[in-house]
Amino acid sequence: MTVANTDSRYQVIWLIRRLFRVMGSVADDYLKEDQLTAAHRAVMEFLYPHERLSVPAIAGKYRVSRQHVQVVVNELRAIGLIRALPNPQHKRSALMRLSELGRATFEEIRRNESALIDKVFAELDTDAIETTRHALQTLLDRFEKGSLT
Amino acid sequence: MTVANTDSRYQVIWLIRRLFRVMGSVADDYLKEDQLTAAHRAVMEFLYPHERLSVPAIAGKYRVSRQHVQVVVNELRAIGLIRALPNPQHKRSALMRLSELGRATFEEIRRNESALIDKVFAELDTDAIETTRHALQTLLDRFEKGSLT
DNA sequence: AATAGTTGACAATTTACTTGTCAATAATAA
DNA sequence: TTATTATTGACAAGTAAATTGTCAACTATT
Repeated sequence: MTVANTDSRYQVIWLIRRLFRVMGSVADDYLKEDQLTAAHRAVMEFLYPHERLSVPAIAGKYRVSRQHVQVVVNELRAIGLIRALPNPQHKRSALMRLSELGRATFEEIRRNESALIDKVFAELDTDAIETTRHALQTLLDRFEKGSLT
Repeated sequence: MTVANTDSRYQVIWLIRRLFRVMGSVADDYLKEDQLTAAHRAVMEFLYPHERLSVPAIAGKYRVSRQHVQVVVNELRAIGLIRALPNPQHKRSALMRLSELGRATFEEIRRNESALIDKVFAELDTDAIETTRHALQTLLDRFEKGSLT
Protein backbone atom coordinates (compact mmCIF):
# COMPACT_ATOMS: atom_id res chain seq x y z
CA MET A 1 0.00 0.00 0.00
CA THR A 2 1.21 3.44 -0.89
CA VAL A 3 1.47 6.21 1.64
CA ALA A 4 0.58 9.84 1.01
CA ASN A 5 1.01 11.82 4.17
CA THR A 6 1.43 15.56 4.49
CA ASP A 7 4.95 15.21 3.21
CA SER A 8 3.87 13.51 0.02
CA ARG A 9 1.35 16.26 -0.72
CA TYR A 10 3.97 18.82 0.12
CA GLN A 11 6.36 17.23 -2.33
CA VAL A 12 3.73 17.49 -5.07
CA ILE A 13 3.69 21.25 -4.55
CA TRP A 14 7.46 21.41 -4.49
CA LEU A 15 7.74 19.30 -7.63
CA ILE A 16 5.34 21.58 -9.49
CA ARG A 17 7.61 24.50 -8.72
CA ARG A 18 10.76 22.68 -9.80
CA LEU A 19 9.15 21.35 -12.94
CA PHE A 20 7.94 24.79 -13.94
CA ARG A 21 11.44 26.15 -13.70
CA VAL A 22 13.14 23.35 -15.60
CA MET A 23 10.38 23.24 -18.20
CA GLY A 24 10.65 26.96 -18.71
CA SER A 25 14.28 26.79 -19.66
CA VAL A 26 13.74 23.83 -21.98
CA ALA A 27 10.68 25.39 -23.63
CA ASP A 28 12.45 28.67 -24.20
CA ASP A 29 15.08 26.84 -26.22
CA TYR A 30 12.76 25.71 -28.97
CA LEU A 31 10.63 28.86 -28.87
CA LYS A 32 13.80 30.86 -29.41
CA GLU A 33 14.17 29.28 -32.84
CA ASP A 34 11.07 31.20 -33.89
CA GLN A 35 12.02 34.28 -31.86
CA LEU A 36 9.00 33.71 -29.65
CA THR A 37 8.48 33.82 -25.89
CA ALA A 38 6.29 31.73 -23.61
CA ALA A 39 3.78 34.59 -23.62
CA HIS A 40 3.55 34.54 -27.41
CA ARG A 41 3.03 30.81 -27.31
CA ALA A 42 0.32 31.12 -24.66
CA VAL A 43 -1.62 33.66 -26.72
CA MET A 44 -1.32 31.50 -29.83
CA GLU A 45 -2.65 28.56 -27.87
CA PHE A 46 -5.80 30.47 -27.02
CA LEU A 47 -6.36 31.19 -30.70
CA TYR A 48 -5.50 27.73 -32.00
CA PRO A 49 -6.81 26.51 -34.30
CA HIS A 50 -9.60 28.90 -35.29
CA GLU A 51 -10.64 30.88 -32.24
CA ARG A 52 -11.55 34.53 -32.63
CA LEU A 53 -10.94 36.52 -29.48
CA SER A 54 -10.45 40.16 -28.60
CA VAL A 55 -7.42 41.24 -26.58
CA PRO A 56 -9.46 41.73 -23.39
CA ALA A 57 -11.01 38.29 -23.89
CA ILE A 58 -7.56 36.67 -24.14
CA ALA A 59 -6.43 38.56 -21.05
CA GLY A 60 -9.45 37.26 -19.18
CA LYS A 61 -8.65 33.65 -20.06
CA TYR A 62 -4.89 33.99 -19.62
CA ARG A 63 -5.34 35.79 -16.31
CA VAL A 64 -2.80 38.44 -17.06
CA SER A 65 -3.23 42.14 -17.57
CA ARG A 66 -4.96 43.41 -20.67
CA GLN A 67 -2.03 45.73 -21.34
CA HIS A 68 0.46 42.90 -21.38
CA VAL A 69 -1.65 40.82 -23.76
CA GLN A 70 -1.99 43.90 -25.96
CA VAL A 71 1.76 44.13 -26.32
CA VAL A 72 2.14 40.43 -27.07
CA VAL A 73 -0.68 40.51 -29.60
CA ASN A 74 0.81 43.56 -31.31
CA GLU A 75 4.11 41.74 -31.64
CA LEU A 76 2.43 38.67 -33.10
CA ARG A 77 0.57 40.86 -35.59
CA ALA A 78 3.79 42.63 -36.54
CA ILE A 79 5.42 39.34 -37.52
CA GLY A 80 2.32 38.08 -39.28
CA LEU A 81 1.37 35.22 -36.99
CA ILE A 82 -2.04 36.63 -36.14
CA ARG A 83 -4.47 38.82 -38.00
CA ALA A 84 -7.14 41.25 -36.83
CA LEU A 85 -10.71 40.86 -38.01
CA PRO A 86 -13.44 43.46 -37.64
CA ASN A 87 -15.54 42.75 -34.58
CA PRO A 88 -19.27 42.98 -35.25
CA GLN A 89 -19.83 43.35 -31.50
CA HIS A 90 -17.41 46.18 -30.96
CA LYS A 91 -15.97 48.70 -33.39
CA ARG A 92 -12.74 49.46 -31.50
CA SER A 93 -11.88 46.01 -30.26
CA ALA A 94 -10.94 43.78 -33.19
CA LEU A 95 -11.03 40.02 -33.03
CA MET A 96 -7.71 38.23 -33.32
CA ARG A 97 -7.12 34.95 -35.10
CA LEU A 98 -4.12 32.96 -36.22
CA SER A 99 -2.95 33.46 -39.77
CA GLU A 100 -2.06 30.45 -41.90
CA LEU A 101 1.55 31.08 -40.94
CA GLY A 102 0.55 31.37 -37.29
CA ARG A 103 -1.23 28.02 -37.36
CA ALA A 104 1.70 26.37 -39.11
CA THR A 105 4.13 27.90 -36.62
CA PHE A 106 2.09 26.79 -33.65
CA GLU A 107 1.81 23.29 -35.08
CA GLU A 108 5.58 23.20 -35.46
CA ILE A 109 5.93 24.26 -31.82
CA ARG A 110 3.54 21.51 -30.83
CA ARG A 111 5.52 18.96 -32.82
CA ASN A 112 8.68 19.94 -30.97
CA GLU A 113 6.81 19.70 -27.70
CA SER A 114 5.41 16.30 -28.60
CA ALA A 115 8.86 14.91 -29.25
CA LEU A 116 9.93 16.20 -25.86
CA ILE A 117 6.80 14.82 -24.22
CA ASP A 118 7.48 11.40 -25.70
CA LYS A 119 10.85 11.40 -24.00
CA VAL A 120 9.92 12.69 -20.57
CA PHE A 121 6.75 10.61 -20.25
CA ALA A 122 8.34 7.44 -21.61
CA GLU A 123 8.55 5.67 -18.25
CA LEU A 124 5.01 6.49 -17.15
CA ASP A 125 2.05 4.32 -17.96
CA THR A 126 -1.28 5.52 -19.21
CA ASP A 127 -3.17 5.22 -15.95
CA ALA A 128 -0.53 7.04 -13.94
CA ILE A 129 -0.62 9.92 -16.41
CA GLU A 130 -4.39 10.14 -16.30
CA THR A 131 -4.41 10.01 -12.50
CA THR A 132 -1.83 12.78 -12.45
CA ARG A 133 -3.76 14.90 -14.92
CA HIS A 134 -6.93 14.52 -12.90
CA ALA A 135 -5.17 15.30 -9.62
CA LEU A 136 -3.52 18.42 -11.01
CA GLN A 137 -6.80 19.59 -12.52
CA THR A 138 -8.46 19.14 -9.14
CA LEU A 139 -5.72 21.12 -7.44
CA LEU A 140 -6.01 23.91 -9.97
CA ASP A 141 -9.77 24.07 -9.49
CA ARG A 142 -9.34 24.28 -5.74
CA PHE A 143 -6.68 26.95 -6.00
CA GLU A 144 -8.64 29.02 -8.48
CA LYS A 145 -12.20 28.64 -7.35
CA GLY A 146 -11.78 27.72 -3.72
CA SER A 147 -11.91 30.45 -1.12
CA LEU A 148 -8.47 29.94 0.32
CA THR A 149 -8.25 33.10 2.29
CA MET B 1 -10.26 2.06 -18.79
CA THR B 2 -8.69 5.46 -18.62
CA VAL B 3 -7.08 7.08 -21.64
CA ALA B 4 -3.87 9.05 -21.59
CA ASN B 5 -3.03 10.06 -25.13
CA THR B 6 -0.72 12.84 -26.22
CA ASP B 7 -3.35 15.33 -25.19
CA SER B 8 -3.53 14.02 -21.64
CA ARG B 9 0.23 14.28 -21.26
CA TYR B 10 0.15 17.69 -22.81
CA GLN B 11 -2.46 18.76 -20.31
CA VAL B 12 -0.22 17.65 -17.47
CA ILE B 13 2.44 20.05 -18.73
CA TRP B 14 -0.12 22.80 -19.15
CA LEU B 15 -1.52 22.23 -15.67
CA ILE B 16 1.94 22.46 -14.11
CA ARG B 17 2.34 25.90 -15.67
CA ARG B 18 -1.08 27.07 -14.52
CA LEU B 19 -0.59 25.70 -11.03
CA PHE B 20 2.76 27.39 -10.68
CA ARG B 21 1.24 30.73 -11.51
CA VAL B 22 -1.73 30.43 -9.20
CA MET B 23 0.38 28.95 -6.39
CA GLY B 24 2.86 31.75 -6.69
CA SER B 25 0.33 34.41 -5.91
CA VAL B 26 -1.12 32.46 -2.99
CA ALA B 27 2.28 31.59 -1.52
CA ASP B 28 3.51 35.14 -1.71
CA ASP B 29 0.65 36.21 0.52
CA TYR B 30 1.75 34.30 3.58
CA LEU B 31 5.46 34.80 2.93
CA LYS B 32 4.84 38.53 2.89
CA GLU B 33 3.84 38.33 6.55
CA ASP B 34 7.47 37.52 7.33
CA GLN B 35 8.80 39.91 4.66
CA LEU B 36 10.19 36.94 2.77
CA THR B 37 10.19 35.99 -0.88
CA ALA B 38 9.89 32.62 -2.58
CA ALA B 39 13.66 32.68 -3.07
CA HIS B 40 14.25 33.14 0.68
CA ARG B 41 11.90 30.29 1.35
CA ALA B 42 13.65 28.05 -1.18
CA VAL B 43 17.05 28.67 0.36
CA MET B 44 15.68 27.99 3.84
CA GLU B 45 14.21 24.75 2.60
CA PHE B 46 17.64 23.55 1.50
CA LEU B 47 18.99 24.25 4.96
CA TYR B 48 16.09 22.82 6.92
CA PRO B 49 16.38 21.46 9.48
CA HIS B 50 20.13 21.15 10.02
CA GLU B 51 21.90 21.18 6.68
CA ARG B 52 25.18 22.99 6.32
CA LEU B 53 25.81 24.23 2.82
CA SER B 54 28.00 26.85 1.18
CA VAL B 55 26.46 29.43 -1.12
CA PRO B 56 27.80 27.73 -4.26
CA ALA B 57 26.46 24.40 -3.01
CA ILE B 58 22.97 25.87 -2.56
CA ALA B 59 23.16 27.43 -6.02
CA GLY B 60 24.04 24.03 -7.46
CA LYS B 61 21.03 22.37 -5.86
CA TYR B 62 18.64 25.25 -6.49
CA ARG B 63 19.88 25.55 -10.08
CA VAL B 64 20.11 29.30 -9.99
CA SER B 65 23.12 31.51 -10.26
CA ARG B 66 25.62 31.63 -7.47
CA GLN B 67 25.33 35.43 -7.41
CA HIS B 68 21.61 35.37 -6.85
CA VAL B 69 21.87 32.87 -4.02
CA GLN B 70 24.59 35.03 -2.51
CA VAL B 71 22.23 38.01 -2.35
CA VAL B 72 19.40 35.96 -0.87
CA VAL B 73 21.72 34.39 1.71
CA ASN B 74 23.10 37.79 2.66
CA GLU B 75 19.58 39.04 3.25
CA LEU B 76 18.70 36.03 5.38
CA ARG B 77 21.86 36.55 7.42
CA ALA B 78 21.05 40.23 7.85
CA ILE B 79 17.70 39.41 9.44
CA GLY B 80 19.14 36.61 11.54
CA LEU B 81 17.43 33.63 9.94
CA ILE B 82 20.66 31.94 8.94
CA ARG B 83 24.15 31.92 10.39
CA ALA B 84 27.56 31.35 8.86
CA LEU B 85 29.86 28.70 10.22
CA PRO B 86 33.54 28.36 9.40
CA ASN B 87 34.06 25.82 6.64
CA PRO B 88 36.86 23.38 7.35
CA GLN B 89 37.02 22.59 3.63
CA HIS B 90 37.37 26.14 2.43
CA LYS B 91 38.51 29.25 4.27
CA ARG B 92 36.64 31.82 2.16
CA SER B 93 33.41 29.96 1.64
CA ALA B 94 31.52 29.67 4.92
CA LEU B 95 28.84 27.08 5.55
CA MET B 96 25.33 28.38 6.08
CA ARG B 97 22.80 26.96 8.48
CA LEU B 98 19.45 28.01 9.88
CA SER B 99 19.48 29.81 13.20
CA GLU B 100 16.95 28.84 15.86
CA LEU B 101 14.83 31.73 14.66
CA GLY B 102 15.26 30.55 11.09
CA ARG B 103 14.06 27.09 11.93
CA ALA B 104 11.10 28.44 13.86
CA THR B 105 10.22 30.79 11.02
CA PHE B 106 10.44 28.04 8.44
CA GLU B 107 8.28 25.78 10.58
CA GLU B 108 5.71 28.55 10.82
CA ILE B 109 5.75 28.87 7.03
CA ARG B 110 5.28 25.13 6.75
CA ARG B 111 2.33 25.24 9.14
CA ASN B 112 0.66 27.88 6.98
CA GLU B 113 1.33 25.79 3.93
CA SER B 114 -0.04 22.69 5.61
CA ALA B 115 -3.34 24.39 6.31
CA LEU B 116 -3.54 25.36 2.66
CA ILE B 117 -2.51 21.88 1.54
CA ASP B 118 -5.28 20.35 3.64
CA LYS B 119 -7.79 22.42 1.74
CA VAL B 120 -6.56 21.96 -1.80
CA PHE B 121 -5.85 18.24 -1.46
CA ALA B 122 -9.08 17.48 0.39
CA GLU B 123 -10.80 15.77 -2.54
CA LEU B 124 -7.84 13.59 -3.51
CA ASP B 125 -7.24 10.16 -2.03
CA THR B 126 -3.95 8.87 -0.78
CA ASP B 127 -3.13 6.67 -3.74
CA ALA B 128 -3.86 9.36 -6.30
CA ILE B 129 -1.55 11.75 -4.47
CA GLU B 130 1.24 9.22 -4.30
CA THR B 131 0.84 8.33 -7.96
CA THR B 132 0.98 12.02 -8.80
CA ARG B 133 4.05 12.60 -6.66
CA HIS B 134 5.84 9.70 -8.27
CA ALA B 135 4.88 10.79 -11.79
CA LEU B 136 6.04 14.35 -11.20
CA GLN B 137 9.30 13.14 -9.68
CA THR B 138 9.87 10.97 -12.73
CA LEU B 139 9.21 13.89 -15.03
CA LEU B 140 11.60 16.09 -13.11
CA ASP B 141 14.31 13.46 -13.27
CA ARG B 142 13.84 13.11 -17.00
CA PHE B 143 13.90 16.85 -17.54
CA GLU B 144 16.93 17.37 -15.36
CA LYS B 145 19.08 14.36 -16.04
CA GLY B 146 17.84 13.26 -19.44
CA SER B 147 19.67 14.44 -22.52
CA LEU B 148 16.82 16.32 -24.10
CA THR B 149 18.79 18.19 -26.65
C1' DA C 1 56.18 29.16 -7.54
C1' DA C 2 53.23 29.82 -11.43
C1' DT C 3 48.88 29.27 -13.18
C1' DA C 4 44.10 28.19 -13.16
C1' DG C 5 39.80 27.95 -10.71
C1' DT C 6 36.54 29.55 -6.97
C1' DT C 7 34.33 32.84 -4.10
C1' DG C 8 32.03 37.14 -2.52
C1' DA C 9 30.71 41.63 -3.85
C1' DC C 10 28.91 44.84 -6.86
C1' DA C 11 26.75 46.62 -11.11
C1' DA C 12 24.16 46.37 -15.15
C1' DT C 13 20.94 43.99 -17.77
C1' DT C 14 16.95 40.98 -18.83
C1' DT C 15 12.37 38.98 -18.63
C1' DA C 16 7.84 38.99 -17.90
C1' DC C 17 5.06 41.00 -16.16
C1' DT C 18 2.03 45.03 -13.29
C1' DT C 19 0.04 49.58 -12.49
C1' DG C 20 -1.17 54.08 -13.94
C1' DT C 21 -2.76 57.30 -17.23
C1' DC C 22 -4.90 59.16 -21.31
C1' DA C 23 -7.86 59.96 -25.23
C1' DA C 24 -11.11 57.64 -28.15
C1' DT C 25 -14.87 55.02 -28.42
C1' DA C 26 -18.96 52.27 -26.76
C1' DA C 27 -22.56 50.92 -23.63
C1' DT C 28 -26.12 52.23 -20.32
C1' DA C 29 -29.32 54.90 -17.80
C1' DA C 30 -31.94 59.20 -17.47
C1' DT D 1 -31.38 61.96 -27.12
C1' DT D 2 -28.12 63.16 -23.99
C1' DA D 3 -25.35 62.49 -20.02
C1' DT D 4 -22.66 59.40 -17.63
C1' DT D 5 -19.96 55.41 -17.04
C1' DA D 6 -17.15 51.67 -18.74
C1' DT D 7 -14.00 49.67 -22.10
C1' DT D 8 -10.26 49.72 -25.25
C1' DG D 9 -5.61 50.62 -27.24
C1' DA D 10 -1.41 52.98 -26.61
C1' DC D 11 2.18 54.44 -23.97
C1' DA D 12 5.11 55.04 -19.77
C1' DA D 13 6.98 53.77 -15.60
C1' DG D 14 7.69 50.54 -12.13
C1' DT D 15 8.60 45.86 -10.14
C1' DA D 16 10.32 41.09 -8.86
C1' DA D 17 13.29 37.68 -9.64
C1' DA D 18 16.43 36.46 -11.80
C1' DT D 19 20.85 36.60 -15.24
C1' DT D 20 25.47 38.02 -16.92
C1' DG D 21 29.74 40.39 -16.42
C1' DT D 22 33.56 41.93 -13.83
C1' DC D 23 36.90 42.30 -10.24
C1' DA D 24 39.87 41.42 -6.40
C1' DA D 25 40.89 38.08 -2.99
C1' DC D 26 41.68 33.86 -2.05
C1' DT D 27 42.34 28.53 -2.98
C1' DA D 28 43.68 24.55 -5.62
C1' DT D 29 46.60 22.27 -9.10
C1' DT D 30 50.73 21.29 -11.55
